[in-house]
Amino acid sequence: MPELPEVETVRRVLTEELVGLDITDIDIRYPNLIEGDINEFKNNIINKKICKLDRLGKHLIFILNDGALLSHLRMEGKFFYVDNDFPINKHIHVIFKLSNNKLLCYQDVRKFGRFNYRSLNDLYTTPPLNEVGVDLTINNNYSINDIYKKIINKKIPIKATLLDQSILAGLGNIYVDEVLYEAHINPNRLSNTITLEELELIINQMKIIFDNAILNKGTTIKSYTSSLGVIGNYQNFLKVHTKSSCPCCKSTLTRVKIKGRMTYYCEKCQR
DNA sequence: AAGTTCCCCTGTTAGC
DNA sequence: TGCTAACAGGGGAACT
Repeated sequence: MPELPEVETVRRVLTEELVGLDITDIDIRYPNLIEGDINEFKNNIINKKICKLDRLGKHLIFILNDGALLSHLRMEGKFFYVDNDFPINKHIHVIFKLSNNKLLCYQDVRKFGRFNYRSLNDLYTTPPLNEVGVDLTINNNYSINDIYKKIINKKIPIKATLLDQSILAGLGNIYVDEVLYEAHINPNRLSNTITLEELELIINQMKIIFDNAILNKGTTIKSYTSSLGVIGNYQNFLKVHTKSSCPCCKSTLTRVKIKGRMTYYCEKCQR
């Protein structure tokens, strides 16, 4: 499931492949992936140039010469940059035709992904991007006190708060377990019991883990064999998620559901 | 108002 | 062996 490091990896690969190309046509085979009116979406995108790829949290942002195409990969969204005779399988739901006669195919087995068009003026002041909290890999000017204010009144587990993208952006179910493990904090701890020092610990670990995961091109679990070649390596560095014993004290890891998500943690090492 | 549950989806796996 | 049911999960809507 793409989290911040995986989306950043995709952004870097697509930057190499797509910048400078025009989108000449779009074939939308599963319209539910498009937010808003399909024809408006097409009209806004077709015949635009891809100038740049940005990212905020898990949102991928195609900056066009006029407007922006937003893509959220959710669980299984993937982009394939391929020749125009590429075999279109049943999981490819959107096909962008490009000015160099190649294709950008969007494949999404579970169809959870979403596309959006925003004008450049509205990009960061309207949904979905205006809802996104601090992205630690982009913004160095955040106020830790402002973040703390958002969590200190919450009576939900700290893991659930960290998955809330409107506070800190980018964590998904894999990396949140890793961050809390490194910070020695039990994921069940209610957010209003977290101290400012512990929040600093969490933020520092988020930065370290995001940076390392991006260096390793993200995590590839569940045999994602993408022909795009974006196969990450960070799964080899995971310490608790999908693991059975604590790498530090060797005791058996606890597995519980928090916010409906499978959670791995060490009762001894995480307090 | 904050917190919880449901729903969208389909490939994989567990269970009978 | 073959079928069905449960499971996985990001995020938003609906509900409590």
